[in-house]
Amino acid sequence: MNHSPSTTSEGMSDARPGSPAAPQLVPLNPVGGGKAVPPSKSSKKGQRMDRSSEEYRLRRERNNMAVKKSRLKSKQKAQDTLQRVNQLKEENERLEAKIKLLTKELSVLKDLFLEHAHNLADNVHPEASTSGQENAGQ
Amino acid sequence: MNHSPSTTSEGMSDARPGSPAAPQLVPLNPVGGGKAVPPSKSSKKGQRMDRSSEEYRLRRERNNMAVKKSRLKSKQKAQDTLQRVNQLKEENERLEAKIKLLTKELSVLKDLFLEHAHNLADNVHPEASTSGQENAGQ
DNA sequence: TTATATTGCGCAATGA
DNA sequence: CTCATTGCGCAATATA
Repeated sequence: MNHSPSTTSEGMSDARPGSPAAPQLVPLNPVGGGKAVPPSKSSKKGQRMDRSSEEYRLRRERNNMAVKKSRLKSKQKAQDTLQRVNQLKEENERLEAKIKLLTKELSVLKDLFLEHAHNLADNVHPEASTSGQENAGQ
Repeated sequence: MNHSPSTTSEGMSDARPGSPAAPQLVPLNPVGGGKAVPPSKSSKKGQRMDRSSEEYRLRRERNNMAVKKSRLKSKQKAQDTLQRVNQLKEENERLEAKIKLLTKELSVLKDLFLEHAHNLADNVHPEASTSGQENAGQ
């Protein structure tokens, strides 16, 4: 997890497709404000290169591509997750329904058992006692 | 599929309320290139306003706030969704387990019934012929 | 070290 | 008009 210092960001503008006016912009090279480079060589590290530099533009373009790709991927993932939620919700309902059914079935069977048990306990022979109340013994 | 029009670069401005020594950058106002404004009023629509304008800076700052807020919200929502997935997955497992249990119980009861039916059909009196099944309550 | 992937941030267009 | 969203580029980091 990273965090970039808030003191080092600068915004950008862009050109919107659909806007008439062409964004004609300036080259603009100095960025940070002319900070000092670390006590090192004057290679090209830590150095604010020209915005016109071929190197720079190339890297920027590549990064922009990468960013786009990354964000697309991110969005896709989010969507997948959302889809997964719906899927799971459906499954959930299905399972709940099944449970309801099974519970009902079980209930019925148990009732039958109980009834039977009562009949036996009451010394009643298996004749016909489906849904009637307890038989009036005596 | 490459994009070539990457000639769209522009300077930026920066104004951190709270950050001392802000890298004051170029104002950059002439964006239209000196072209004429569309045949309309001289309002401020379609017009690139001055980056130094108080109005402008104020609006920018507000928008930046809004953007930050919106993105934060978005991220949170995504996280919530992810959490929801896990929650649903757990629930699903729970339900599946319950179904398994109920199914088993039902199976047992049904077996008992079948056996009993056989006994009756075979003219066997209800005494003791099945296994000593017990059921787990729940 | 270099190249790509992520992430925070500002800008501007657009939606509400 | 104000605020919310969204696409995009930049730069700092994080990974490879």
